[in-house]
Amino acid sequence: MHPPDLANIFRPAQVGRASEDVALQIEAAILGGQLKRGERLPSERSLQGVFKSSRGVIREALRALKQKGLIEIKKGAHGGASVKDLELINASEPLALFLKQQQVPSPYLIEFRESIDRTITQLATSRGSRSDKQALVAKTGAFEELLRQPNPDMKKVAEIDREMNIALAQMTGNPIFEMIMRMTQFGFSSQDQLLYDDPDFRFKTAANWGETARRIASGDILRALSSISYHYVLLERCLAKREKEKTAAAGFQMRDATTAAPGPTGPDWPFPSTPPSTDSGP
Amino acid sequence: MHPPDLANIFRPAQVGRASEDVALQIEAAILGGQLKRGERLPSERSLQGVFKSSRGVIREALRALKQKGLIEIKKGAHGGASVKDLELINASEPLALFLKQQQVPSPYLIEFRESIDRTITQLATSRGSRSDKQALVAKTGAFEELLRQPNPDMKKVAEIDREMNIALAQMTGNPIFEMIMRMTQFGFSSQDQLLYDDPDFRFKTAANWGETARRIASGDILRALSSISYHYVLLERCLAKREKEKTAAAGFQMRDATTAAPGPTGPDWPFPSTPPSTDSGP
DNA sequence: TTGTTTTATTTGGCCGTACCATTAAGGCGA
DNA sequence: TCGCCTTAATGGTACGGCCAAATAAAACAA
Repeated sequence: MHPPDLANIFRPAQVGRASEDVALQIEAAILGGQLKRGERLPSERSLQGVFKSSRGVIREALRALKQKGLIEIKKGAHGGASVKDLELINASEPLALFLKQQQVPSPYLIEFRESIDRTITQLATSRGSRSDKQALVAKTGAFEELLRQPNPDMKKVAEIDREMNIALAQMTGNPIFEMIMRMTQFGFSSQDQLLYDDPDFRFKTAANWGETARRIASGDILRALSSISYHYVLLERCLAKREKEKTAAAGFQMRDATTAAPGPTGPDWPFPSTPPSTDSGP
Repeated sequence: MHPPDLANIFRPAQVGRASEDVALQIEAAILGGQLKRGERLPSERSLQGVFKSSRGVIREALRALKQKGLIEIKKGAHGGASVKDLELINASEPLALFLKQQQVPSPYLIEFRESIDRTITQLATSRGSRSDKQALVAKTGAFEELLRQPNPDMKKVAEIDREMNIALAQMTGNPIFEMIMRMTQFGFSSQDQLLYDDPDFRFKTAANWGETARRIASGDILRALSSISYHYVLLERCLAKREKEKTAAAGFQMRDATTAAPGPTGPDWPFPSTPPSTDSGP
């Protein structure tokens, strides 16, 4: 039999906010499981028939879903929209935007990261497998080796640091911690880079990583936590040093950020004055 | 002089993905501070002149920005798009979507929440002001009172529970914890509701809240942590009881969720077969 | 003068057609 | 069999039009 009358789950879009209506219906179909991962949606031109709406409405709805990360869109024959696996980067980008606009000052981010790191360290120490722990120790060894080079590849340094953090989070066995850790990696600005850029802190940080890994491997939770804390002591010292080198003192506010626009020379209006007279623009 | 040639920050949109280009340019103008909070963008018809693109392109770009929560759009004269304050709900909704699609099982969420709660409790105990602590104690008292009523307003119960959690997070002085707490409130499914729905657990949970608040107020961190843990003991018992009442045993997988579509009767295809022949649809 | 109603205009929302660029599939020839 | 070419499907863009809502301005009544 041909595909049953399951088109009933889609009704013609309401007027008023048709594109939102369409987007919500498709989103519900995806989250409800009617549309599975990788499955392809009909073409825009077909969908106008389904939703009894114009192609512009369909396109706006698909654009919103794409922005949400629910679908991906390919051009050409047999292209079109297909259900995508949500990726963490899509999910956490709005959050990073939020933090940026709210101008959350670094100390708050650092405190949060430290608290998460401590929790992760505890769980990883008690739950991580023996092989995972050994792999982490080996990685810190290679890491220290890399930083001993005369001209370390800073991109690779950052990558390994990131990998170690995520490996640690994975050892907790709880994917949420891995998620949060990944968020902190690309969402929150990673001040850790400063530690590796500065030769005064580079080796200390790498050595601290090794010590932390060994203590985790030996199951010594308390000393592992102590190592983690030392990482953030180093980070604070590094930031303080940088702050001293700059004379710029920027004040931060979380709530009353309305008047905290830093630049005194804000451009008045980035748009030219183009008042069109006719309906369809110039 | 009229607004200087600051229109230069906006260049005509590239072809290929013009709407994305437009969206990125406007987003950059917002994050860069050229467009401040509450400021109004020109009308769609004006913007087509600025970006040298069609109105459809502009509309798709604005739709994406609206989805991101960066702008809000109003109809009518002097309506149009205006720069919005990002709200946490917009920022964390994609994350909640992500968790939903990945089908993260409850135990992971609960473990995460407990770890965050413990951290927050420590910080709130050591940093919260005397008045904040007393207010929290007072609130728990009113909360217990409310639950003693014969027919407690469950909506109000949920609201107060949420308020207490957020108040606790605010007492840390770190807005990130408040953010995470708010995320857990509407992002992760709040299993706490189950505790209040079940009469067996309702009073215990409320009493535990009061005990926790008093211990925080007295500065007894260790006992406060103990109370927090007890909350989650209660939650686990409650969930276990519910599980026993249901015979349905659903297996969970985090990574290999591709074949984990629960329903055996998945609809084949929610769309009707409408292959159009002409260009502009039916 | 003040408050209310009407009118005009702006502006987003929606529709429909047309054309282009890209892409994959199928056919065709070497 | 392999590689090239044609072809059809499909998203991307443009243009023009109409409607409904929402606001500001004007007209009007008290």
